[in-house]
Amino acid sequence: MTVRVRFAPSPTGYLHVGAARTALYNYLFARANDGVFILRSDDTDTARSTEEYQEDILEHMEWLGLEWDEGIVIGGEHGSYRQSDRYDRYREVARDLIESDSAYYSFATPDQLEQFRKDARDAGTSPAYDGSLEPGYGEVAGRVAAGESAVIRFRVPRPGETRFTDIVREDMVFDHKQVDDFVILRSDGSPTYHLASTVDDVDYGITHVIRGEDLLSSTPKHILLAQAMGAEPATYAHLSLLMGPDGKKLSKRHGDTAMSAYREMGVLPEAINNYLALLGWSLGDEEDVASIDEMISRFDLTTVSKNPAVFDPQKLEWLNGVYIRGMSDDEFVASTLLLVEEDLGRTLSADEREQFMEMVPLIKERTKLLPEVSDQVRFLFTNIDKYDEKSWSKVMDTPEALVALDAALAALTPLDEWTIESIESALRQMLVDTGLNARKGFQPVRVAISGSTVSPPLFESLAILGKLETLTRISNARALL
RNA sequence: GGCCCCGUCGUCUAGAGGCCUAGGACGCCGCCCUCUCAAGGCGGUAGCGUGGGUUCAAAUCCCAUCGGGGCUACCA
Repeated sequence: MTVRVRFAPSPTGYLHVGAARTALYNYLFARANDGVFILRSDDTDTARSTEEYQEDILEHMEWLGLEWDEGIVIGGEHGSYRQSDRYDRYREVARDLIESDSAYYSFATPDQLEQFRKDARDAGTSPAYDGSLEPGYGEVAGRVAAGESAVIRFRVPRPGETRFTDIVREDMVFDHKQVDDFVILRSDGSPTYHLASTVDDVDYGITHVIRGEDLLSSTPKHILLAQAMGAEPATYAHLSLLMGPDGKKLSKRHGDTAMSAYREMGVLPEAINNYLALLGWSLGDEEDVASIDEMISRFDLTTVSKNPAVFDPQKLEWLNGVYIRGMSDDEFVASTLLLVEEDLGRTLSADEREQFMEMVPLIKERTKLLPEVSDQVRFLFTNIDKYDEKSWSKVMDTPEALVALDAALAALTPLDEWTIESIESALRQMLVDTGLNARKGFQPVRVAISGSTVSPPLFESLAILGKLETLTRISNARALL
């Protein structure tokens, strides 16, 4: 049987990193098993769902490269894959369930329900509603016909229990005392998540449901529902939740949870995929870096960790650096040129672009987040109108600075050939002549041309900057001493 | 409160009775390299929540306990 899995976010928020991890695991599982990966929109919460969130989810799924084989946008044999288009189907199932007595009209009011739960809590028993507040069979038809507001609830068999084997949690048992007669159709005729999601899983032939652990306790409902529909329930796999540094479910108060935020801060999709995969799963050997293809070839749901995982932005950044260093120069330029231009507020001329390309090998290995590139190359394309204060006071307010700048000027001015080699030998000779060590001799030059004590390698920077500009900047700084 | 899940370095994890004086990765610290910052190399720091068992032997099995988390809606 072909493996069919789905990622079914509800568009009530942007794509969350935790959801992205769930999507990734579904994707890896599908690809590892030559299965089908489906993207569905569980948008039964009409009050909170928006098209904007839907777009955000789609955009970032594409950005991550998590291509789906069937689903929203691209379609498939099951229609639009949006639950909001399938209300008729859900109502039909609800009717069938009433017909087969697996569900019933419920007239219990919110107040009654609340009292029921409060009593149960006080008594120390299960607060799951068991249908005990409902009228006898005889009354129901009349009250429904009279137009009385009612929801449709699933009739959970009592006594009873539901057992299933979760791929990551293994054997699970839930006593039906703990499972309430849950609402499947609201009084306004709309389906709840439990109904819509399960009907879709059944109709779409989903074989494995891989989702967050927050749905673990709801699983008996979904299994019972599927069985009542006469279907074979899917196999379930519940992934642990992503936590913030405080050990609580990852949320906005821990910082960025939107995928878009990571994209904007310059994280590569390869890096976040790799990182997210590591959160709950390990490659098995002593390596943490793996391409999506390597992950696919090694992915095994049964080895996924049960433990909740704390999201660690530092490790993500490290991984991002690894991937950035692994880019070709062309790829690097392609993904950073725009950022540099945005930072400058103008486009680069052909010559400047040439300078940028020369600088690429030097800055690539110093970059963890894409936008940092702007900081590293800005000095090439703008005049130094202000020097970094700390840098200035640290190296320029010293007696050696004057000596160094004068000597550098004298050493560089006569150079006919302006290459990395000629610059280096001239400056090294300058060190010998002045008796300054490399640090004392070079740092003032660095600050003079870049404005900071931190810059790409000096000789290369001077070479790329050009002779005229270099001499001008050194003179300018010299004048300020 | 009820039910469920989880518990190895700060963090992510390897570990499925002897291979563990617990391995790797990130972080952190130090050293090396070195024109700064990175990168890289080398080394170091730090952990089996606790208490009982079972066993010749337990991080691995059992019980208890403690701790953390999730669910408990006409949200998903």
